[in-house]
Amino acid sequence: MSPRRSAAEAAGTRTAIVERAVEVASTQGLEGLTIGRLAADMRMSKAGVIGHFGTKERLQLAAVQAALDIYRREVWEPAAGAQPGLQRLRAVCDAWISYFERDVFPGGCFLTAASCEFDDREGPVRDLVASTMRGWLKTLAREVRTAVERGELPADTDPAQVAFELNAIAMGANQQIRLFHDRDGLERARRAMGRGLGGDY
Amino acid sequence: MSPRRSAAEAAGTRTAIVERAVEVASTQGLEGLTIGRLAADMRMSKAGVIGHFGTKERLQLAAVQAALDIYRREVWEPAAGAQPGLQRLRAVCDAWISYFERDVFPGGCFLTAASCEFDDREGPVRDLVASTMRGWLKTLAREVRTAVERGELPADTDPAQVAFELNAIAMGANQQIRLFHDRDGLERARRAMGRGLGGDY
DNA sequence: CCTACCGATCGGTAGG
DNA sequence: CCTACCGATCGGTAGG
Repeated sequence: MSPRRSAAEAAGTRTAIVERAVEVASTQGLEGLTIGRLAADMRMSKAGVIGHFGTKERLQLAAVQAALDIYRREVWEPAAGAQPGLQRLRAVCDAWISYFERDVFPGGCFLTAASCEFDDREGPVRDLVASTMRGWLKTLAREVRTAVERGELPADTDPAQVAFELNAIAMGANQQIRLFHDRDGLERARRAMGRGLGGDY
Repeated sequence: MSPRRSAAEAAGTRTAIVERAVEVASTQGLEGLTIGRLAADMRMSKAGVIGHFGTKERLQLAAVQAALDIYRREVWEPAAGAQPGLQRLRAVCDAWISYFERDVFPGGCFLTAASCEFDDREGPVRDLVASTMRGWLKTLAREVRTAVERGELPADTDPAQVAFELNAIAMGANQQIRLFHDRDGLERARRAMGRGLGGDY
């Protein structure tokens, strides 16, 4: 029925598979993601799906990478144009809240879910999730440092501490929304983030 | 080889199975928990294991209940004797940090993991996890309210907001420890909780 | 990209 | 509490 495709067509198919994989994994987890189910969703054979990746682990890695791209586009880029320091930090928080508000992933924050799922394992998936999360915390801390240097935050502010707190609040908001279906968690997160960024947020 | 046991022996076996199930689920997740693996760990047959519960779902529910008991014993009870209000709140936070410090569950906070795993599903397991989490947040909020009434926290303090923030910080600490193997997360959490409880913590 | 197949494991049951 | 078994599904491969 479906003959071999051109390289361009194959790349498009691969992209479509990864997109679906991200959606499924955000609700079912990266292990709950199965090749058989993905094949059914894509109306392909299992061999057709796995042929693009080789192993399930490489499919999982591709899904994490794709989720990271979405994260960058939805949370970082909307704030990238703001002035470095406190203004950009506030823009990031706004984009972050908005990202939760718009349910960018059908199953909530992909990275939080992947972190919880893989935090006790070993291997490349865990390593990628950890380094991605670490990179995000460093990005936040760098922005806090800039804000301190600019005199926008108190001189004794600990950038890594603020980054930790902002990220924890985001995880808390994700839980309120997903586990309790409580959208008020967004307003709670906004207030909590504001307290961490000088109170006049 | 192993004949039928007395009711007391059967209850002991069941307790031992649930204990092991909690350990496995804290690292592998409640779905990653399989009857076959549990049977091998217990040196029993699969039928012997599942006979105590009927279905995997009821085994999962038993594991969540058992985890809740551990939570109560490790985090709540050490603080229950403290004076209601800010003192008890601080005692709870100390016990909470200590619970992370001592790695009470081999795979980190059971409830955080269960929340991430089931927050997009439906059914009794999700409902039990959600109501347990809700109960914990209410317990925290009640204590904050008492502290406000006693004049130990500012009158305009929002108890539910403080409960949300304390819980979010705990999730952040859990991530630092499990995903990054960074024990400094405990000190970060201590400082962050202190800021939420009046700064002079 | 397909069909056809592999061994392993899943949750669960029958019957003792 | 066991043995023996069920159908379903898992990740993955061979060969085209």
